[in-house]
Parts: sequence; C-alpha cells; structure tokens
Amino acid sequence: MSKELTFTIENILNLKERERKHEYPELESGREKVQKTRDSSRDTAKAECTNSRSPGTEKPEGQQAVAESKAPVKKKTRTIFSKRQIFQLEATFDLKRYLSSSERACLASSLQLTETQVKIWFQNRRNKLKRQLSSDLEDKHAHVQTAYKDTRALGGCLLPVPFPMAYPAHHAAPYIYFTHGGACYGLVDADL
Amino acid sequence: MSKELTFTIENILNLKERERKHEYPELESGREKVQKTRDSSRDTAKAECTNSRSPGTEKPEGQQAVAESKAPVKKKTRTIFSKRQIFQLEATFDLKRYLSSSERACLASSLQLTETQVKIWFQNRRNKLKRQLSSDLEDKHAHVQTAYKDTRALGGCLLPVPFPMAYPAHHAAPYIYFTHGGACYGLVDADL
DNA sequence: TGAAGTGCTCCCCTCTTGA
DNA sequence: TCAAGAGGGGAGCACTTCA
Repeated sequence: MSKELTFTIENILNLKERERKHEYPELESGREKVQKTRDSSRDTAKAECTNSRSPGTEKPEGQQAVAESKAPVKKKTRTIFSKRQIFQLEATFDLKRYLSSSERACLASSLQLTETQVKIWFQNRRNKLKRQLSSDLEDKHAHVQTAYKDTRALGGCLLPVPFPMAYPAHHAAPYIYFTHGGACYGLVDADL
Repeated sequence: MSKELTFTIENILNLKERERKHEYPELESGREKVQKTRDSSRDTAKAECTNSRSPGTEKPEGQQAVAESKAPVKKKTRTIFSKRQIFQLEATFDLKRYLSSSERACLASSLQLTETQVKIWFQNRRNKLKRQLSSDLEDKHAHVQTAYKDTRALGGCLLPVPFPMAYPAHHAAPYIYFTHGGACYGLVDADL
C-alpha cells in the first residue's frame, strides 16, 4: 500500500522520522518511543528506505542514489554509503552487534542516515558475519577455534559473551543491569 | 483462522509449546529460541490461550476452567489462577516488570502455566499498574511523590531506575552488561 | 475483576532482488 | 556486492470482551 506514493510523500515521511527521534527523550531509558505515534510508522519506515533523504537541505555526502526526479517508474535505487559512514558503522558493529533505539538514533544522525538505514545495515551486517562464520567453519572443517581467530568476527573483547551474535537489541540494557544468565531465578516458591 | 479447531488440536498445540521450551537450551544466553521453528508458532500461542493445558497428565492445580469436553460452542472460558500462582507472579513482578523469554519459560514451568499465560499476565499486570499510577495521580493532583509512596508500584528497590515501567523484555540483558544510559557513545568519528 | 481477544507497531531473521 | 524488499515470527501497548 502507498507504494506509488513513495516519492511524492517522502518529504513528509522524512519529517516524521525526524520528529519521532526527538519526541520523548525522557523515555530513553525504558522502551524508547514505542507506540507513541499510532500512525503508520511502519509504512513510514518501509517507504523511507526506498530513496533516502532526498528532500533537499543537507544531502548525505555519500549517497549517489539516482535522483529520479519525478518519474514514477520506481526503479530500485541502491544507496551507496560513503567510506566515512561505512567506517563508523563498522566500528560500531565491532563494539556491538545490536543497537538500542537511542544508539541507533544517535548513530543515524551523526552519519546523516535514517534510522531505518542504520537498522537495515546492522541487519545485513549480522547476516554477512553469520555467513562468513559458517563458511569459515565449512572451509576448514575445524573446531570452534577457527571462529576465535578473528577477534572481530566474534564481537571483539568488548562483548562479554563468546557467542557470535552476542546480544540482540532486545537484550541491550540501557543501564548497568544484572540478571541471572538465563538461569532460573528461583525466588518465591512459597506455598500459599 | 483455525479458531474452530482450538479444542480439537489443542493437545498438539500444547505439545508444541512444550517442545519449543526445551528446544535450544544452549542459546539461552543470546536471543533465546528465536526463529528456530518456522511453523505457526504465533497461532500456536494464540490458540493455547483459549483453554489452557487441558491435555491430561498434570492438570494445573489452580485452573478451574470449564472442562467443556467436546462442545464446539467455543465459550470464552476464563482461567482462574491459584493463589500460589498469583503470589509467585506478583512476587516476580515486584522484581521486574518484564521477563526475558528464559525467565518466562522458567516461571511458566514452575507454575505449570503456559508461557503465553505468563506473558499475558505480565502484560495485563503492567497495564493495571499503569492505570493505578495514573489514577493515583489524578486523585491527589499531587506530584510525583505520590507514586513513590508505594515502593511496589514503582518496581521496588531492585529496579535500578525510577521509572514506573522500568525495562521491557527488550532491554533485559542476560548477563551483566553495560551501555551508556541512552546517551550517545560518541566513538569513532574519524574523518576518512 | 481480570484472563484473553483484537489490532497495530517495532525489531529480528531468512531469503531474494537488482542497480 | 550489498542496500533494500518481502514474508513471517516474537513481543509490547491500548482497548475491549465476557465469564
């Protein structure tokens, strides 16, 4: 739905994304900015991906996406990120495999990308890493050590667990936070 | 869809849920048991709620849900949790407002409830708390202190943030974990 | 009253597409 | 090659329903 309108309303969509970013800064510590706008933010997200940030003003440096002035041909334009953008994305990926929404927003604005672009980049990057890891394992028919050879592949020293994909955003706590490592926290078993 | 089949296939559905619980215990630390079964686990979850765990063997103590042997009338049966179940749920809720999937699985099995029931209970409980808090504020036209009167309402001393809803499951870290409190971690801003 | 239903959003994953 | 599309799952929230 609304796919034909992608190019015509993308200014609005972009504005909406910018709005969303700064709407409830005080909720940053909890689940951030969820359900605050009941409008079609999902479609927004999908639509904004199609052609990134063309609406004038500061055009992102590294995106040589075709201008596609007004033709409703809807060619699939492929954004090319700049070296600086990629570098920063990779560096962030080295630190963590998943971003919280506030981190994503911050990174996006610092790179002049949309949050969706950052999100998708991380998604694709995770996928790539996974493929690399599995092909590594296949190639060498080796044990887990193979994967450990590349610190970066496993998340580097900053990630507290030796698990390739480490934490999804769902597990990124906004503060120092403690739980019991997936084990059952056998509290309260009182027999009432 | 498949609503008419709820009672006939609920054995299967229940089995599926049990399966799912113990399928990939080794992944407990990361994103737990995600995408491992590509089958209709969502419908499973929905269906299993309709009448909980009737398939013989250990029937949960506290559920006086109508047996409804074979009548396809599909009355909306309302499960009544036992005192012990409610006590433990409340106690857990005191500790944290959101459960990770492993915590949920653990709690569910210890209470002999389905994971969906635990999930929904927490959802409803959060909603109730929210309503209580807002009505408190309305009643007294008071300042935030009102909310602070009830330690429990705010999540008790175990929650590291003074925010009513604290963390959603999405932010429950499986280990000790550190991020920068929603702030921008301004690493890598190299100009390539 | 409260467990469960409905509807919508968001994020994640897998696989695929096409510039 | 890789950003983005498509499709499907999980979880959350608001609001509603009805034993």
